[in-house]
Amino acid sequence: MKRITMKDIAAELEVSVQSVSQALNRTGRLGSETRRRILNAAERLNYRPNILARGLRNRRSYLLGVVFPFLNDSFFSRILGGIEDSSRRFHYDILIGNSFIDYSRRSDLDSLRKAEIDVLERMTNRGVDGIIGTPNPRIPGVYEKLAADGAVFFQLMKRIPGLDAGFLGVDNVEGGRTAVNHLISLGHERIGFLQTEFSEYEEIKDRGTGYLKALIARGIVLDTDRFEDPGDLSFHGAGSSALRLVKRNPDMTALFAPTDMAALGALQALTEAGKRIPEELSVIGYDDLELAAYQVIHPLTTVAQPKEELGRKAFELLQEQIETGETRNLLMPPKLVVRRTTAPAG
Amino acid sequence: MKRITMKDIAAELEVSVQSVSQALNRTGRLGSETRRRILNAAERLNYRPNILARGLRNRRSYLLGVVFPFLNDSFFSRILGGIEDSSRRFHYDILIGNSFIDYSRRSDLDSLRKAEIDVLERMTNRGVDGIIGTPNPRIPGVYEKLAADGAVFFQLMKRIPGLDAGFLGVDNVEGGRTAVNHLISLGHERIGFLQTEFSEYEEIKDRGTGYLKALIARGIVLDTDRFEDPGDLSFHGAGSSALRLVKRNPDMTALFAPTDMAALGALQALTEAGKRIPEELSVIGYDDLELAAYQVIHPLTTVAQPKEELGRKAFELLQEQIETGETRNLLMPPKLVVRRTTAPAG
DNA sequence: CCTCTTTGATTTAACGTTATATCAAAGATG
DNA sequence: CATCTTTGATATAACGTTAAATCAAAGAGG
Repeated sequence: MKRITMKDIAAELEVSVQSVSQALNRTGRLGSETRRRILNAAERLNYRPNILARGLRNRRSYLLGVVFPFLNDSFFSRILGGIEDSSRRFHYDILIGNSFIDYSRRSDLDSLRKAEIDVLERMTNRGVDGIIGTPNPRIPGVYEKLAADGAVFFQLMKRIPGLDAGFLGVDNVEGGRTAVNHLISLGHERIGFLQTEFSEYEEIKDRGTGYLKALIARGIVLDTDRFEDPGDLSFHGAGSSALRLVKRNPDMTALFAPTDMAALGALQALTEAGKRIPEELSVIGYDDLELAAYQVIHPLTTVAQPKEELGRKAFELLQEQIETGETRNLLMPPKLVVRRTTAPAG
Repeated sequence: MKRITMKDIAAELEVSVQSVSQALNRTGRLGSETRRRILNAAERLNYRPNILARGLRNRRSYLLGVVFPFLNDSFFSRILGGIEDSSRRFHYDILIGNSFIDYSRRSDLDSLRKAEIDVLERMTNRGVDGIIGTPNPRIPGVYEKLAADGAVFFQLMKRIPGLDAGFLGVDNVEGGRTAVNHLISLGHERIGFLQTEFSEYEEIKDRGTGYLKALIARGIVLDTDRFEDPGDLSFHGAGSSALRLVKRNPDMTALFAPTDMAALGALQALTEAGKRIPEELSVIGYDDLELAAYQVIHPLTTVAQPKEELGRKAFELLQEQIETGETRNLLMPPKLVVRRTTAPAG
């Protein structure tokens, strides 16, 4: 069954195609009677505009690209939900792609770069008005050429140093500080931190900085080197780290794990080692994954990043950037979620 | 910076636009020397095809629509990842949308229908070649008109009765049977089931059917009415249900919760009520959410649905449908994942 | 009654591609 | 050498839409 075009409506009513266009878009000057007839016919024939054709003519696609390292990730998918939520209201559609960023430093950068460029090219070839993405800082020189392809780029969560593009992220230093301040306010002073061993995890480093700043601000004197353990922050890696820390610092009363996954790993390992939580040791995580809320024995105290909100905001900012050409950087405040893994120090 | 078009290349080399098209697409007959020059120039000038224009001309967009109830859901986002994975290989791009299906029967059907129609129309207006979606069976008459809009529709996970469209789902009866057979093979006979109170959760009903069939097949005589508790299957609802069941059936040794969320709720409530798991009561869930694997105290035994695989397969089937016009229905087998909440009956 | 403006509509051209038809020149055939 | 075929390229038209220009008729102003 063939789709109805403006031409069909025009033929039906014996008017020009242009009149149909004007009636439908309320542009130009058209007699109200003619307009009415055209709108009626459009309704009756079930006319649908061809956005491809419109985009071709107008050089404005009302299409948005969204590029994330992974799509099958609860964190990014919630952000995506937020973006969709906003963009729909403004009649933007979303083209998605994932860039397979692999932070585990395993895979060779060249193929990653190729994958990333490929996603972006496919999007610009479709004439997207703009792209929201989480770039891989280890692969420079990819996003620089986007502007040349006619698309506006907006960075979400991660940022390429020196790239002239908007950015939206979460203040990780502030987040680290928030977590540790919570522990301090419960009376803890000897607080451990699960550090990352990989330098490219800037977020983790920042949370560590927040940890240090919180301690200093409260005048707590601590051999922080002794209270940090650089590991890989995977579920199992964090478990080992936590055990090492406890062994090395028997007087430690609280632990800040900079990701929920690490926190869960630590909880697992510590519980199995006989530690009672939170009575003997308080643990705080970071991210507020769904995981955290439903932990049966230990609903996890954590710091939340406003995922949907991030998505919505990112869209707003991108839109603004499309409209005005001005780029803005913004940091949103993280939020503490107190659950059941933290308690006053005995 | 303006994008380079075929026209620009043609002007640069003083050949016709058509020759450029032929060189780039290897169609027609073009001298190898001319072709070489054109390809060179295209490379040098950084030419990128305009897919909008190509789609307009060819009436084939190589665009796919994906419509899920929610995007910010780990389950659907993993499926989406699978679809993206496949489609990329075939140079399809993906347009996403969410239909806000609210199974909680709260929101009025009319606005839901409007939202769902809106998503679909936006996609067909973009000329998508096909749409993969999880339709809302409570809103009939929405997808029927898709064909009239020139798009092929493929149903994933849920299906509209009587709709002439392909379908891919998971065999929930088989899944229920698998779960209960696992319990039976551990020696359990008095097995409880958390039933849903809402008739539109067909998946849950089916898992319940599998539960009954497994019992019958093994010749187990049980007052199943007494061992079922219809609740709302939310985390807290499932907790209450589980407690009621245990109270009503003190001799119950195992429980089948037809969703992981329900299983976690049950675990929480039961543990707090002093039940030792799995020593006193085995619990099995369904879905294999990330949640399940990392449950600190109780890594959850569960039945897994192959999410990425579902996405990939759905794409294959849709593509086939686009090519041949034939629709196919398929059920994929679920898979048992044994973790630590099930043990031999004492 | 003649010009000037306004109103309502149409014509033209263009967005970037590509299928089809056409055309000129070179090569093959008898 | 006249005709036929092949090769290499171009011209035309179309996909569906819309901005800009044009045009005809009606109404206003002197």
